[in-house]
Amino acid sequence: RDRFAPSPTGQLHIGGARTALYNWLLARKEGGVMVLRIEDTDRERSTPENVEQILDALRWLELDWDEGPISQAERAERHKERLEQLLAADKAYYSLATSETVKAQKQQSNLGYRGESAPAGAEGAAIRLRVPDGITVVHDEIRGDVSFDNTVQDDPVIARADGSVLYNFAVAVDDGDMGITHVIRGDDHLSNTPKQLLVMEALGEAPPRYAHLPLLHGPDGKKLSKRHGAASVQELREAGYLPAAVRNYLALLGWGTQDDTTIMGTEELVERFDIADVGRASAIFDEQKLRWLNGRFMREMDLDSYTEAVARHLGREPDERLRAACAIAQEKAQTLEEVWPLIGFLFEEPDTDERAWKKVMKDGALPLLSDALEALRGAERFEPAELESSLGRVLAEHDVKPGKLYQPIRVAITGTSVSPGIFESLAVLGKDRSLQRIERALHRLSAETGKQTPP
RNA sequence: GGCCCCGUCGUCCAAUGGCUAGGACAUCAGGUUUUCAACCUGGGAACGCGGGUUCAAUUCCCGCCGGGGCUACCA
Repeated sequence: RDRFAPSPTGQLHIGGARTALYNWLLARKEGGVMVLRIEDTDRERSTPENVEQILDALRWLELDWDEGPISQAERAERHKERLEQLLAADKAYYSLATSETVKAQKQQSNLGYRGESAPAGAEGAAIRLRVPDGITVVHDEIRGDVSFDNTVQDDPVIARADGSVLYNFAVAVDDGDMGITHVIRGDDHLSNTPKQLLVMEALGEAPPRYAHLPLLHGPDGKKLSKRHGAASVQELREAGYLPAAVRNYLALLGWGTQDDTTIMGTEELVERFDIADVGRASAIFDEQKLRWLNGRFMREMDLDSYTEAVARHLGREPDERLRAACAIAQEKAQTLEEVWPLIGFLFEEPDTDERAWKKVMKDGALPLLSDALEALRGAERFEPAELESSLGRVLAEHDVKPGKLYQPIRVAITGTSVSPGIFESLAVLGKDRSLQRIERALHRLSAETGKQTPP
């Protein structure tokens, strides 16, 4: 039902994703279906692989569209037909003018180029549309009416000398034939719109409704690109963001509710979104806010979905062990990418972060750790509550702050000073492996402090 | 150069012809805490500039400045 044209680079630009989302939300709201137009399909930068990548990114975002790609070749007959129609009605003409001629003429008058008609089929003749005098008004759902003076508009080339048609002609014909009702796209197409409108007018076709979205910029105010960090949906996926969070964030980038609601599920977005409420100013993509939003979505997931999402991101099986690990890490991570550093120690022997070791394993750590080992050895049930009371007693005996005891244990079993809760970590790691790692740390510690190896 | 679009805290989004311009992210201070997060409390922070209309303008009009887009026999 709607239509958008992503840049065919293989990566789905975040701006393109937002355009797609707005199209999709509108289609969902009005019971229609989104139609994607991916231009330039038979050129180098838009190989079948690149197109597939874009579709894949859209699938990840959980947006759906009307199936069935139609190639330019399949449309060629129809385009030719419409071209003939315009030629016959003298609304278009063969033109020998080159871009130099056009430029030269414009230098003098500053008005739109109007060419001379060449004989049909003349060598090297392109086809131009005759632009009538008057004003072409784009009724934009977001910007209101935007007027363009036809007299400064060149007669646009609508077909090359070899007979192939140009974008502004092709979309006008296709939109009409496909019954496209809404065209939602980037601002950069606003000045193309009068050309398309002129073609439709000449064809006697009723125009769709238009909405032009402001462009997205990077933190420096320049057009969003790779050097600003993540600039594509694929990069967002790799960085461990959730589709629902990305949808929520993207929806808010250019649009907001009157009551300042920030967190919204997809159904709520569909219900509340209105294309007419979209802002007119360009927005800057801010990954920090996305991170925050993503964290909120991560924490609100139920454990099964969470485990599944983590498993998919890690390429592991969502087994019991991973589930247990997720249970203790869910509160901590903002993105899926951050989960593994928190739970990796449960699956493999951790490398010791030397800075953390140095910071934590200093004077006094040895006797504490050694007593902790004994306490843990004596623990009947290796569960958080019991571990807390056993270690609590060690704490009381030594009369030190909790951190003095827990940080060395943490470094001993996880290799780092940042981890899920210490009791939960010990419990999930299990008694054998916990004791083993603490023993190993004690050996190293005593060797370093030059004291005796504890029993 | 020509045509077009845009201009509210650092960022995103609201509101309003008139009381202290609101929320979120970020930031700062404090609290909580076994680390890191999370969480709680509080603070600072914006209507680009100049005219005009009006009793009153951030809001309406004009100019300027600033940012962006288009200006192909590309899409």
